[in-house]
Amino acid sequence: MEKNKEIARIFERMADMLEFLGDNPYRINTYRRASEVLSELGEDVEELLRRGKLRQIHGIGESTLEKIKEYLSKGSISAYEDLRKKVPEDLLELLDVPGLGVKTLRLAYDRLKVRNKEDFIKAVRSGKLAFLPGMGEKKVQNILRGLELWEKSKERMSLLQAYELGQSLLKHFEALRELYEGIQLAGSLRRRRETVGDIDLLISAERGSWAKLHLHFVEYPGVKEVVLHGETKSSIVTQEGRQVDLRTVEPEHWGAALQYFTGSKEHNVRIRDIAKAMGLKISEYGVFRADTGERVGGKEEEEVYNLVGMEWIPPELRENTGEIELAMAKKLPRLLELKDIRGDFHMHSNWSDGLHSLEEMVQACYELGYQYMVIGDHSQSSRVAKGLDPSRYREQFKLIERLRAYYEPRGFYILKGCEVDILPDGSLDLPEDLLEEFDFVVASIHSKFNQDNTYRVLKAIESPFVNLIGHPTGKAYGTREGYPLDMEKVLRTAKETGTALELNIHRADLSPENIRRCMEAGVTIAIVTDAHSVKHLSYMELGVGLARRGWAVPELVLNAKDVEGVREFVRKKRELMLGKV
DNA sequence: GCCGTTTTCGGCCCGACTGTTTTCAGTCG
Repeated sequence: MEKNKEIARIFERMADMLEFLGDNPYRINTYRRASEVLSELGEDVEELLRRGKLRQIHGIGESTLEKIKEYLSKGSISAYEDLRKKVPEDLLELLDVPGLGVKTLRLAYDRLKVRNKEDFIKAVRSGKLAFLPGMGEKKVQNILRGLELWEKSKERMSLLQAYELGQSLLKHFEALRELYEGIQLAGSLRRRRETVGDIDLLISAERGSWAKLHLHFVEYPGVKEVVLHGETKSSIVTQEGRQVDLRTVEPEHWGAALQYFTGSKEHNVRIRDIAKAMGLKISEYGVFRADTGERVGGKEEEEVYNLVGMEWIPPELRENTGEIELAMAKKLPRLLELKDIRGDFHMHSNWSDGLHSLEEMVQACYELGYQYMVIGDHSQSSRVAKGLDPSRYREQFKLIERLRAYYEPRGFYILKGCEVDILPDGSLDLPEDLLEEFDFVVASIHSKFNQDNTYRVLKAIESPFVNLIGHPTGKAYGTREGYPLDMEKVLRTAKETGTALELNIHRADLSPENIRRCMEAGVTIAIVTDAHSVKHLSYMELGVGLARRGWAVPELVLNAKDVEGVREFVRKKRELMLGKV
């Protein structure tokens, strides 16, 4: 799949270059679309070419096909190499700067003889740019600010950070509750992307209230800078350098606006395309008849989809990766929902590295309305995490027994568990006789992250007592890419042995792509908060979102089973691996 | 450059805000 990415990158660059040269915008758009198609393909481009399927993909025509062939046989594309001779590539990297586009770069190139990034930045700082036609002091200030933001925002926020910021904004607007009808976080946050660029906040209200709402927005306590302040749209940048956009819409336009601002762009372009073919036109204001301009709907999001012949599509699926076809056939799967979740399988107390006591964690889970929980403190070799040795676990068992006496009559079950280390040789950090006493065992790798760890994961899966592999790929948001892992083998062995793979919300490991592979392979996953405090337990909602992005269905999610189902899952594996119990 | 429930030619999603303009261009999502 590396080739897909390489070619996609080249087409993206070619689009930028053609734009700089002032080529036909639609031709440029074609390169952009080809780039998107390739990076979302999900199948090896070389393989598709061999089977003669490549040309059939929407957006790949004769000329694009030739370029792909050329790259696959020669390792380069002559049209691309030609463009590189005509265009200052280095300068075009600045297209990522917010507020700076190709026209401004071209202007500086022509009039100031700017040839690279440094030249351009100097020209802005020195004020030379301000004297060019169409430019002015304010525009220059805007670009300077954009440059600053660009330096900092090369990384996006994690979904977790975006979620927290989003919740804080919603809270900010509670003060004006009587002024609006609906409020919703849209964009990639609503789609539960693993990383979020900026936050889109949407409010439906009568026009008369808009000014007040926008004023309240720019007065958000965390605001560092107001980028835009209008009656329909405003943008702020927070102290942390995160951008938030507010759009106000009339209640009548709510559904169409929500659909539009949720994206993804690829999804929406496709939806509009289909609408057009049906003689309709979709904008953020509604669905219209193309001929008469008559508005036929758009108050509710569901209506928008129904009018173009589809069932409503869950936001997490809106990436144009097959969801549209299924929605047209009314065959979308029934995805996992938060209300399906009966328990949490992986959390820590202050017995190891958690913040809160076991009693507090138990009470918090009970209050969440769960039927069960698994406490899973670290094992002995995790020294920094104050890992427990066998005698400490047995001590903890006694406390759990006492707590059970109170909670079980109330229909809440505390399962004895642990997060046992998978040691470098693949063996487990606790003796088998102890492992057997747990109700549920999570096994995770916490060392040697930069080697292929397939053999360790496989060996752990083959233990009769391991029920869940914690953060299987070793990925951690922002800090680690994850170790090489033969996912095919892991999936097969997990399936054969009846072992679940973990979706760890903090690390976003498994990724949605891997979740989807689990679903296709029939491998059960378990969504865990890996909570180290009471607060973290509430992130389950995000985990459900990440799972839905991976098309997770309740049948293959362990949390959707009741406590008896979980016990059965554990029992079955022991029976299978040990012959009988 | 791509594509066809409007077409093999002629269109390609659409609207908001800002700044520099006096009717619009550039950028963004």
